[in-house]
Amino acid sequence: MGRYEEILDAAGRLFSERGYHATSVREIARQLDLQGGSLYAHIDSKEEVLFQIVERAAHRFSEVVQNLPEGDARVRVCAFVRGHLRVIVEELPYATVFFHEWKFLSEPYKDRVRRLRDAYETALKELIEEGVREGVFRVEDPDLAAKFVLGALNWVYQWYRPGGRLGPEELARGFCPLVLGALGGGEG
Amino acid sequence: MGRYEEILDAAGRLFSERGYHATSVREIARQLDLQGGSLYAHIDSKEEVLFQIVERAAHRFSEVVQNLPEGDARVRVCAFVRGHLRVIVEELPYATVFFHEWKFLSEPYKDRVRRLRDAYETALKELIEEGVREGVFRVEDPDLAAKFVLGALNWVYQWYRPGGRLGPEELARGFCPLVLGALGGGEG
Amino acid sequence: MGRYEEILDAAGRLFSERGYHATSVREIARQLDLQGGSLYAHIDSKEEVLFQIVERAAHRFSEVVQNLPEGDARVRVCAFVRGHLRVIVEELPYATVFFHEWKFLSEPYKDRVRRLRDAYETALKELIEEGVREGVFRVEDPDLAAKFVLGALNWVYQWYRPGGRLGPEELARGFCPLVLGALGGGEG
Amino acid sequence: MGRYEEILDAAGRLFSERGYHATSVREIARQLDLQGGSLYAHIDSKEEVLFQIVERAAHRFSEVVQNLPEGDARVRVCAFVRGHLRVIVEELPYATVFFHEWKFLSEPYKDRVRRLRDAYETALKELIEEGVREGVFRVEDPDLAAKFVLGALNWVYQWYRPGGRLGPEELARGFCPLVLGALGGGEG
DNA sequence: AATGAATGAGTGTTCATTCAT
DNA sequence: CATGAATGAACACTCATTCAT
Repeated sequence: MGRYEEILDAAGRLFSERGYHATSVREIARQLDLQGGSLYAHIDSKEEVLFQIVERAAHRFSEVVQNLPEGDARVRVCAFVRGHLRVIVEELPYATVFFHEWKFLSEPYKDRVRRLRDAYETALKELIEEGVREGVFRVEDPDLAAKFVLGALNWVYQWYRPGGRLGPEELARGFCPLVLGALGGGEG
Repeated sequence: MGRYEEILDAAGRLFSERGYHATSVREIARQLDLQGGSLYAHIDSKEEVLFQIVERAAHRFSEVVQNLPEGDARVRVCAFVRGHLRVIVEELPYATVFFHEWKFLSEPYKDRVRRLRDAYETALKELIEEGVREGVFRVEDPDLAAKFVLGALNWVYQWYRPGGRLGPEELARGFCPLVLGALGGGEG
Repeated sequence: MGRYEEILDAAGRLFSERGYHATSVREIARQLDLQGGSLYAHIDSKEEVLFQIVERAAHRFSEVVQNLPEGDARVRVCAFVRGHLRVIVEELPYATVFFHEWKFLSEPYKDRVRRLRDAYETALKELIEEGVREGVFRVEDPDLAAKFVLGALNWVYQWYRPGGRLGPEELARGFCPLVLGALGGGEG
Repeated sequence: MGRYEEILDAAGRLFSERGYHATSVREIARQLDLQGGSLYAHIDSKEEVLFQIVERAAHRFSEVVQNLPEGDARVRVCAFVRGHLRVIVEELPYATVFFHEWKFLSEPYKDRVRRLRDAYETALKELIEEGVREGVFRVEDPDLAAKFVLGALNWVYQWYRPGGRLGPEELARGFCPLVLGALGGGEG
């Protein structure tokens, strides 16, 4: 792992624990046994670090939606749930920063992130609409349903801690039927 | 509305938009046409303001769970959903701060908030367990289901804006079947 | 005791314990169960309070030198020692402020205090010179001797606490021979 | 002289002239042509600066008592007087701060200083007791006598200014007989 | 007399960032 | 690459003082 990635990782951990504004550049540096100013040989600004973390998390999430298997909508939604949760669990700090701190990006960046998020939500909504067309889901408002499901999944970063009661696999196995049930595709 | 409530409201709006650490005391004061230091005739510290906001939001949420109607678990869960969403929608800034910024409270306060949150989640879990015992819900892991539902509901603060496509009533009407479906009590 | 004297007393106690600059007007007010601003119905400024305290202490000291008994220089010096120590002991807070905080007065006041101190020291020096002329003291540099004696006496405020090992009377009885010895008039 | 010592010196001068609380960090910085915040690259807090000054003064004084010559108690007391006065005169700002401002240290530090002062006073008291045992001093209350002598010496910081009527050597020559006289060891 | 709210300047301290070495 | 010193703006908070009530 290069120096740059080390910086992103240290910053990701700190941003996720204390928030972007409550984390000083010096603290990030100290994690790498550097002086505060020394980071600037590697980065241009604190905001760049935030943006890179958010971007990388966004990229991991977008892979989920790009690699869904063929199959009926129930299979595809479950794969989405599993993939989405895997990103959250495997990249807990990055995902936390992605959900919490993207607002602090300034405008050229913030809008870019907003569009990525919207596209992701839209992909889920379309997945749900497919299921409705296929007759396996019964959903009145697919947009609302997509927000509902994403909320349920995203909230996981609030309480999931590695080494807890549920491993990542059990988590996905537990969530899949809940999601399918919500979409009216529970059994049939 | 007394001066103190005005302060909490202005602070709540700013904290919810920019976050606690990115909001300066001077900015809160400016909203009330005051000098920065003048706030301290009314408050003891910035943290006190955060705590009061969080506490009041917590209180609003706890009322929801205390005023559930009699009836079968489906009715009660739907009332919970409706009540919970109403607090989020009516107190959007306070609720946002409650979800996002409580972590920045220092220890005597933070723990108190944590316990309120846990109690609230437990109440929902027990509601779900009731439904399972009554035979109206089919849920494998009530704890996980409670976290799932709460996540789906709480996430609303991320996208809900007054004057948007859905009013608070439609929001609740849309969410209720999604929640019941997730809990396996969709149509029985 | 009028309100004004209550204020001086409370301020004297606080100034002597924490120093002038470390004592806020609000703290003085709180001792009298008042709000900070309410003091200004009685005083013009914080500095006025300091000046009054210093002035009153100076007045008490100047009485000592004005009321010396007739007699030989040894008797008069001992009366000076006794009187000076009595002021320190009886007015410990005022005396402490007089020694410590007069420097913080601004110029019209500060110079006035300086002159009072100088006059007081000069009086002691002349007392010593009398004794030399009378042949009861043997002192090379009466000015230095006066400073020596005053220092020894004044320092008492640093360690004297009411209720300690020595009462005010024993203190004077202990100091008198030390002073006379220093002036070469110990036993004759 | 390193930057840190420059800071202590500038602070020592200002603290001694205006007092600790009336000296702002910005003023100390200005003496070194720095911005206020820049000091914090060198120090942790304003209080640390005060503590270092007090500690260094205390160290200089303690050397006096450790380096007394052999000889009878009169010789030793005079060496003490000479050494003590030399520290005051040579380190006038530090000594002034040591006498005046140590009270503003907060508790872990303050107690440490208190103990150093007490130990120093005890050393002088024991010196006086030696002299009594040797028969060269006649003193009723050695503890009081030690306080008397220390007060007389310490007070020098109140009026001594370099370039005044008396140089440091004459000062010591003038004080020695006064001290010996006070202790009843004047001539014999 | 006293209050309570307000001011405007100031406090010690932290911050992201720069730069000569 | 990294340091250590520096900047200048900002921070939360305190202060002596004012003033309408």
